[in-house]
Amino acid sequence: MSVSVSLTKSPAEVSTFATQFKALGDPTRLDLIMNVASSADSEACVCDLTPDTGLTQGTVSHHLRILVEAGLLNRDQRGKWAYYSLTDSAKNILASLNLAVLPNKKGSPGC
Amino acid sequence: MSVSVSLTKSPAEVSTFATQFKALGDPTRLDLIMNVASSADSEACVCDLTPDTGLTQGTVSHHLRILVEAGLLNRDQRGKWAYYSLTDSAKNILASLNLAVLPNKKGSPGC
DNA sequence: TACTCAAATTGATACTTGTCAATGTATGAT
DNA sequence: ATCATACATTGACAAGTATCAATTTGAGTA
Repeated sequence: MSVSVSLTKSPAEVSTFATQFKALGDPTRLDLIMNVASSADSEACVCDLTPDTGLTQGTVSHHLRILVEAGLLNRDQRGKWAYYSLTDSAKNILASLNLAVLPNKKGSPGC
Repeated sequence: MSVSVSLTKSPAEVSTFATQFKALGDPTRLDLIMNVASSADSEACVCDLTPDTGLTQGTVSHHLRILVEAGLLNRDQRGKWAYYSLTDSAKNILASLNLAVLPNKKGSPGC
């Protein structure tokens, strides 16, 4: 008897993953995500993120937009600054693949 | 006090993930991976995979090479056929993100 | 040996993408 | 109102990529 493997996502969900993988597939963008994840309160503005990349502000802004459009970052404008933070989707990916250990939610019952 | 988030991978490991994300970011390649995962015994040859894609054999071969180079597929030549199967790395990603439910190993103690 | 089949490779082409420099757009301060 | 700051957008260009048609390689077969 052959080993059974079941796929658990709809084509639409798989397509969403493809978009998110693509967004994370660029080293600069994965770096940006990791930087956001490791920032205090898990949020950062463009001016914080730009210097580390060695790229121009416009280019960083461009990458952040792609991450937002992929559903990996939230954008929150407060005054002159735009603060970027991880979406639940991004947290799920980072935590599942053990790329980052995120703070516990609520009771976090474990198992 | 600010929330603590620790990154758990070395730069080299993060770079490997970027490569794998990039490979999985192409819809055709994610489709190929899913097809391999859902094949009997989790392996498939080019001739099995090609028809579903609507692409030419050469193009499918090209995508499979990228997946192999990213460490997501194993290639096993047996006679005239080349059989592709998921690497542990690919299994880890698919299982962690719940894209596929893979067969239990050994005892699989659970928790 | 000659032939067939599966897969890989090559060369060409259209398309996509990462990047920068320059400009535009809000927001807050003077 | 004017100005400075933070960020977004635009246009241009080089580099990368997905694809196909055609060819080559390699393994089994007659």
